[in-house]
Amino acid sequence: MLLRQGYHALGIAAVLEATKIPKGSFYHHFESKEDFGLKVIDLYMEGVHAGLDQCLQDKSLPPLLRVRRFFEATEEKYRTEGYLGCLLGGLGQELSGINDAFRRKVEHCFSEIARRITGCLREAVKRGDLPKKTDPQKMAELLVNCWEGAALRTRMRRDPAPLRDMLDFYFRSAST
Amino acid sequence: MLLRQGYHALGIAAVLEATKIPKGSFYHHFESKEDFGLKVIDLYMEGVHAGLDQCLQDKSLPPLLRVRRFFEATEEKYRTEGYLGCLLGGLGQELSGINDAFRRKVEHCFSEIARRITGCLREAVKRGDLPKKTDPQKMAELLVNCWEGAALRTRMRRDPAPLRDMLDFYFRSAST
DNA sequence: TACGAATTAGACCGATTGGTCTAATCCTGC
DNA sequence: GCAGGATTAGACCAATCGGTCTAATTCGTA
Repeated sequence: MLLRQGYHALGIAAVLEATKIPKGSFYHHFESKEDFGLKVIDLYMEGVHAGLDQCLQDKSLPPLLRVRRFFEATEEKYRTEGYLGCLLGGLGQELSGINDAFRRKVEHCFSEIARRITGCLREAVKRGDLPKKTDPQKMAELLVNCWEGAALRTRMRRDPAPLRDMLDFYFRSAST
Repeated sequence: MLLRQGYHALGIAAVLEATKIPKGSFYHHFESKEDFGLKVIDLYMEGVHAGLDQCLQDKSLPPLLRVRRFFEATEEKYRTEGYLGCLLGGLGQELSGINDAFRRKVEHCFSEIARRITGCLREAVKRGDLPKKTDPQKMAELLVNCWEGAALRTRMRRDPAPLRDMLDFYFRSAST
């Protein structure tokens, strides 16, 4: 609901109605709507890290392909949600101008994802799958950022093409 | 104000206070808050198109460099605003899930920007600055999308580095 | 079984929101 | 200079929001 409607457009009442949870319970477990939103991000990130675990540690694949598989799996997840893009991008854009807790949290999530991808790219450089002069960290940040842009466009168009085109371009370019 | 606070967090009252315009005037000129927001996007796009006019038609520069100059000028504009990213990305993310008028409008703006850049890239292919096999439209869409992602990250970090790294990567990769 | 803590339940609240309304005022063309 | 539409002015409104409160109930443990 937070992904589809965004933070402000999603009322607590709608969450309670959808989950059949009374207001007393909600405010017993969550300090506030902000606390709720931040914890939804935590939950979202559990899924992201599970996906990273699964893909990036698959030693049967070369490291570069592992990274690609992660994003392809993410695209598949987007599909099941109706191509609404990424929750981090959505909440980050909406709230980072008025709420530093969200801004920091989202930035931290991005940098964590990039950090894990950096490791895989470093391995790819070592194997010679990426040019020796490649800066793994910069390339990982770049991938995450461009992915988010493609995800935004996907949200506008309800169409996965921007995600695919972006991955094609990135992996073709990175390895030369 | 829309860029910093987003659509929902920005109240009409705050706009009226900041501009010293009474509510009667506002609702005489705008049908609703939605109408207001859509017209702010129109105004924003006037600036974007002015920038495109200025950069993309500068025949003293090779076409690829003209495109790059446009984005560098855009980065400079972001700087004056405190690195809050792009209004299209902000409103697009926040509203596209609940308001089709905004979703279509923002998507239209993106595709218009990409369309104009496509022309410049086509010229670059013709001159041999880009490989013959390059698909100018795909490359233009890609550039716009990745730019938006970098702009989002810039908003999270209040730092222009993601924009610069993205441009560096794109123009280095595109021309090979 | 009994007792205290955790949780549920939802009526209720003040604040704020986008939007309306009517009267006053301004501006323009005759 | 006057007639009449355009615009200004801001008090006002219903609806909705996040959040509080207290009483009832459930749960875990001794």
